[in-house]
Amino acid sequence: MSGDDGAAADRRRASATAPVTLSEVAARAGVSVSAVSKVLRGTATIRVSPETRQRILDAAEELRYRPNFAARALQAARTQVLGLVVPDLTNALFTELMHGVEDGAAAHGYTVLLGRLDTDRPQTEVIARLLGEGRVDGLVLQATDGVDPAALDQLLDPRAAVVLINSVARGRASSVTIDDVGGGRVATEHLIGLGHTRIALAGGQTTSYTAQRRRQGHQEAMRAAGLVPRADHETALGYTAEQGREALRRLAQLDPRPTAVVVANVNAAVGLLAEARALGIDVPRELSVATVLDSWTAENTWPPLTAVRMQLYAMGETAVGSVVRRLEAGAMTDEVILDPAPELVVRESTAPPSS
Amino acid sequence: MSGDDGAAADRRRASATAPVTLSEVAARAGVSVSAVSKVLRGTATIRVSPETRQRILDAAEELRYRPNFAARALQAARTQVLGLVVPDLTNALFTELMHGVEDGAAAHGYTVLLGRLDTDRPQTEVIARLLGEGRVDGLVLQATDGVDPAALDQLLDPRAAVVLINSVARGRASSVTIDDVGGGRVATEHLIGLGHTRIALAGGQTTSYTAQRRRQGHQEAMRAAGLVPRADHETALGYTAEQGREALRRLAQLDPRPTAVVVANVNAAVGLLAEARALGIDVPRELSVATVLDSWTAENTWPPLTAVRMQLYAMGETAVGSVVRRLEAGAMTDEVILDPAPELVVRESTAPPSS
DNA sequence: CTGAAAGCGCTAACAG
DNA sequence: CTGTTAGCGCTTTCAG
Repeated sequence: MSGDDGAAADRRRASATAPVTLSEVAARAGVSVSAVSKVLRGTATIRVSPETRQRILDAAEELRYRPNFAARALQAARTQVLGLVVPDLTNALFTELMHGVEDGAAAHGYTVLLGRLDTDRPQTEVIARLLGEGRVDGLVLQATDGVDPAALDQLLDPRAAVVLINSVARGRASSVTIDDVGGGRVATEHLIGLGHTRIALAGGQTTSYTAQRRRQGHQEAMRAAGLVPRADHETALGYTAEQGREALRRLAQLDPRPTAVVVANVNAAVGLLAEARALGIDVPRELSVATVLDSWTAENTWPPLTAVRMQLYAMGETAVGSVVRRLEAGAMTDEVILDPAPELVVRESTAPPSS
Repeated sequence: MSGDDGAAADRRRASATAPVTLSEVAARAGVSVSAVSKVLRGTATIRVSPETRQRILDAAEELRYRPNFAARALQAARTQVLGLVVPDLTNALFTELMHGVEDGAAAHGYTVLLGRLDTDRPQTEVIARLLGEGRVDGLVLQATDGVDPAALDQLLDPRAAVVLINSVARGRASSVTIDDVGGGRVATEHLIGLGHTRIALAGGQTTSYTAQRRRQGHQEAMRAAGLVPRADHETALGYTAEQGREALRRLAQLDPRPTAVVVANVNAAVGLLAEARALGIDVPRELSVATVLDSWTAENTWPPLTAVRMQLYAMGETAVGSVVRRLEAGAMTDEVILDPAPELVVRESTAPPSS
């Protein structure tokens, strides 16, 4: 089958790792490079005899041929790589999104490059680099809360395949968002259903699109029940545990105190709950706590947190689908993930008001 | 300065986004491509007159030239990309490591590609692809707990720039580990110092290298204090919250019960604490809990968890340094991050035994 | 001081 | 059915 030459080459290969090229495979199979290229990537017009075909396949196999990424990318002007750019890599919630992006990308034949978002350098730089240098074909981008929308607009080349997560820029980029309004509504309705009327909101910063929409959902639910959202029942401190603690400290000073609170983020809710403990406020007897977003941490607080499960994973997956569609069909879309809907997970941090 | 031609081209550019190439810049500056290439990348031998130099710089600037990634990679046989391959993207602790890797990579002029670790496909496949296709120059790899070391050995081409996180393969790849032994020791010593003698260990799975070493540290501390580690005081269930809960359920059946427990992972500790609550075990009065690894969640449990802060971020950063050194100097090393040392953070989940 | 030309590994016409 | 050829955009000798 194979002469001494081939066997010798094999032995050499085994110890060294010089990359095997197409032409080496061609030489071994005794055909031209183009023949190998065609066979190996299964070009539509497979006009090759079964024998040569097999010879090529064998040669590639024996040589452990791997197509060179850079060469392909250069020729195709495509890398099959998607960039994922987010402001905070360390957020546990982000990992769920990232997971969705990862899976989605893999399903579409892409890999994911992490985009670093320097706090000092403008976001625009990252995008321009990644896309401009052709390192990635498209981008899944979570714009920083409070980024200047005009600046974003400017930089978003409408021809680039960019999908925004948790924000929209109609006509400039695609977007995918989860049902934040629904999330805020569901949490609030649960509390209303329990009989609460003095329901506070520990919200995110006002510049955050998700915070705005969760607040909107909260207020809609209140009004629908004939309740009036009161400004002094609302904080807009942010999504971290410490900010959740601070929110409770403020809310606790009210008189009369709210009997329930909707927290716009589970991390903040975990902090708020810990602070309740520290302040000697009994949850849920004196205060019911419901949070938007779920996570394993919510199951392991005391009491376990009633939470609204949001589709972060799906958002990541959908976002990838969106970029890919953009890449392949040029379509620019704004999607909201409504199905599956935000799902209430009742645990033990909520109960009817005691008074 | 520039004729109509240039201005017209500019306008065209502004609306379209056809990638600008070196030769376009050359044309605009009225020089050759090689001249542009040299000037733009600051080749050592800058033999170019100041005027042409400036002309080139201006042209590149005006055209918003960006070097094409694929072309460079092909030519240099280098991508300036590092792969990060871990078993579980969704683990909050992993994000700290990832952050370190990200920062380290950026500092060395690399970007990070996320490696997907299919549960079904062998780890070897990922590595072979990433490295074999030249998608990345090197790899930071956290081998799955319980991966067959022999298999790993086999696949790790000693010429490849791979650094192992949390495991070692002497002579086959570089490695970086944190001081797990120290972590287990510090947590245990704290408990001993408080006066405990019946100290249990809620450990990780025995196949896990980190679990083995944290256990080792625990036992060393016990013996050093004249205490005998008892097999029935040890569980080896794993690092998740649920596994932590299960560990406590088992430990709680002992008679006499341990008065303290070292948990090998903070996620498990959070679960264990929640379970203590559920079982009506008072922490720290009836049971002191100290955990290896710290995280924001540990501050927000009730009571807040005494924890040993480990250098995950540093491990990520160091790992990148290690690959880069491998790439540039061929050095293969095994490093243990001992400085800064594991640091005990005393909170409220530990106290002297009450009896 | 500057330019022409070869080639990195691959794909896609276009000939034979 | 198969081989030859011309680039993709960049870097790098090597001549001028």
